[in-house]
Amino acid sequence: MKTTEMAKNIAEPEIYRLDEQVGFMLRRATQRHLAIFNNLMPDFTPTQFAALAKLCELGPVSQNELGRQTAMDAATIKGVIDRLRKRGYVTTRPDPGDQRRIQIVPTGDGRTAYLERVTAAQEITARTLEPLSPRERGEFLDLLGRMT
Amino acid sequence: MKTTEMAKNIAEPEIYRLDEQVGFMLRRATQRHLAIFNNLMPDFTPTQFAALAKLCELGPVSQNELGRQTAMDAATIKGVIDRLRKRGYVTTRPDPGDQRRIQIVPTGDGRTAYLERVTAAQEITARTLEPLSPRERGEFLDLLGRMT
DNA sequence: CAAAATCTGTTTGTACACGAACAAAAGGCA
DNA sequence: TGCCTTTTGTTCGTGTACAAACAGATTTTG
Repeated sequence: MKTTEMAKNIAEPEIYRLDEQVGFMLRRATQRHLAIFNNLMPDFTPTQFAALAKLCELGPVSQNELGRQTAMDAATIKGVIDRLRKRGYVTTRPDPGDQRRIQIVPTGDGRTAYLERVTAAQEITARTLEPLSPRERGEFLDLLGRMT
Repeated sequence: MKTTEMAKNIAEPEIYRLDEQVGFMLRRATQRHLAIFNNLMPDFTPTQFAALAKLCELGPVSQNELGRQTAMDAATIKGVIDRLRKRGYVTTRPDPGDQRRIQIVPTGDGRTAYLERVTAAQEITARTLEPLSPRERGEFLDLLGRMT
């Protein structure tokens, strides 16, 4: 930061430093998080767990609605649900009131798997935020939440 | 936040809220960033531009080394380089001193394309950080940088 | 020097992620 | 009521991401 300021004073020609761009830093932070996630919950991907968690929270929903709630587009949520269904964590059934819709329902296995992993999920968040002090964690989450 | 505190006072059973987990928030922030990137630089993906930028910064490097510098593993950087080469932005040649290595070299087109897009790249960073005040931007980048 | 360990680039397989195009169903409106 | 628009789920194509396994080259070490 000091060197940057000094450089600006002598009219440096605005060098582009990849390592200082938000996008790159977001990607790196995400990579680290994914590694932590994969260690602590090897049998689920973050998206799969997100979908299962939201589903257990909301109860039966349509596929696209679940996608919206978990920030996945229609094509993505389809694949995620397909894999969760193949593994027996969710079932699908036609919506009685709307023939376009498919209701997604968590199975008993699905609910159990979710509940068994809530602690691990919280630990994942904790470890990801570990490099920051408790005060900074709140700040970071606040700022990050406003970047949406 | 107030309701959370109140809930904790009556010993609420530690509900898991997807929307408050770092991983989910990182994903959402990244999604927004990617949308901005795609608007302002439609002809490059973030990874492709990152590789080209680092390459122009470093000069000729081996493929794996470029991957390391841009936080991509060997399999990923290979695909990125393949696509950049197919589009004529980089060339490859054998490393004279090490027969395992491939040197990646930016072409004239590659350097030009990079230089023409630096401004857009900076604008992408600016727009991504737009929701935050100038003070907060520095704070956020600092905290984000420490999450690696 | 020779065997062991490491590094380089490649391939395969799985899993997001999203744009685009599509058909069937539902909803709005004239 | 009938047309028009929107919504829902699906499929296709492209592009990350990363683990795992591999062959060939290089380096380390005994």
